Amino acid sequence: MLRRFRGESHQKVDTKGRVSIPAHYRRVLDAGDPGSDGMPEFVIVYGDHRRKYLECYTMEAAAEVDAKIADLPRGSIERRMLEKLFNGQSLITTVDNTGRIVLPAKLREKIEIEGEAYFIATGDTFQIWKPETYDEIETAKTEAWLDQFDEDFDPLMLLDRAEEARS
Amino acid sequence: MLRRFRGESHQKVDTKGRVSIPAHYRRVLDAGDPGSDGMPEFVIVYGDHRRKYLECYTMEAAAEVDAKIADLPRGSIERRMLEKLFNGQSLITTVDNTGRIVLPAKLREKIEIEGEAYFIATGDTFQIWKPETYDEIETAKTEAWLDQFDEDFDPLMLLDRAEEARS
DNA sequence: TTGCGTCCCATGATTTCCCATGGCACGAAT
DNA sequence: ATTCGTGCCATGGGAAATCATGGGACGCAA
Repeated sequence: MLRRFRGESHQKVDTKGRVSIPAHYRRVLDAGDPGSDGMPEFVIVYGDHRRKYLECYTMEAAAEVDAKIADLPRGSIERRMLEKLFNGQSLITTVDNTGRIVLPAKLREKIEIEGEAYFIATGDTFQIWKPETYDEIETAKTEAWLDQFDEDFDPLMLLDRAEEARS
Repeated sequence: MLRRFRGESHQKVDTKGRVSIPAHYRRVLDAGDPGSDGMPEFVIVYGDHRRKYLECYTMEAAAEVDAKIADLPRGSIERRMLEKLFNGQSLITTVDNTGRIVLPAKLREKIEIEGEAYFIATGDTFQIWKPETYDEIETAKTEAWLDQFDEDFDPLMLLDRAEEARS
């Protein structure tokens, strides 16, 4: 059974770009890169210039996406675009034995991080944001979305609704 | 499981045509040419006159393509064309012990490179472009493609969509 | 000779690795 | 409950290794 990322947290980013990966995520990364013996690798997708956060995949999750991309017709626009995005605009990194990774300067600039990073789990991936950006963009978006429902609406209701539609 | 190229980068091309292969790609090239002891060979396909970039294959990946070509009926037009393109319009090169290759003058002229080269991974191969060409051709294409979607559309969404359609 | 290609060496800038510290949590002992 | 130990965790600093890149010497070919 697949382990999932959970929780959110703030971590310091030092002048070398080093960031501690929340211990809890590390277990999931470990499980998603068998045989890495405590220093798992994982994939960071940073995407095009519009994307203001980093999306992190376990090796397993990345391989799964790669396989799906490889299923698309060779030469199709979709495949080319996805390869560019997922293979080109991404990088592989390793969690060192103190539990940290290095965010290259290029990535820090891209998402405008300095000093602190915000981690949030999103199921089988997790994201890294500049704390301020997350507050401005994502929180607003979530609230706007929730506002379309009743005061006491429970989003989990959507689960059953989607299930019904499928059957 | 096959290691895949990831990431993009800009490298200097000196007057002799020497270019550093990004360190990370070198590891994949190494893995794709067992027993080369740190100076792996790989295949550069430059293709016909219209192609404005170089496509690079590990020895393994090239062998795989060769095998597929060899499966085509001998003498068929498809096979002849593919042989010409993939075997003829390509060359083999070696990464030297400082991590560089030499792009022959002919290739530099073909893709109009001078001074700087842009490398981008595309899964089991990587490409070399003149930076300006890449910006003009590929970036424009990407933006046009992305524009058909919502502001916050995630292209990876297409993967699941394609999968559903298939089943 | 005038290039172009190959090999060897040099160097500054990153990037990685190794070791050290202080904090917080939890359980055991007082 | 208060104190003390043990262990993981987040974070810092400096040493060491790797990387990208430049220059010179030598040989071959037109």
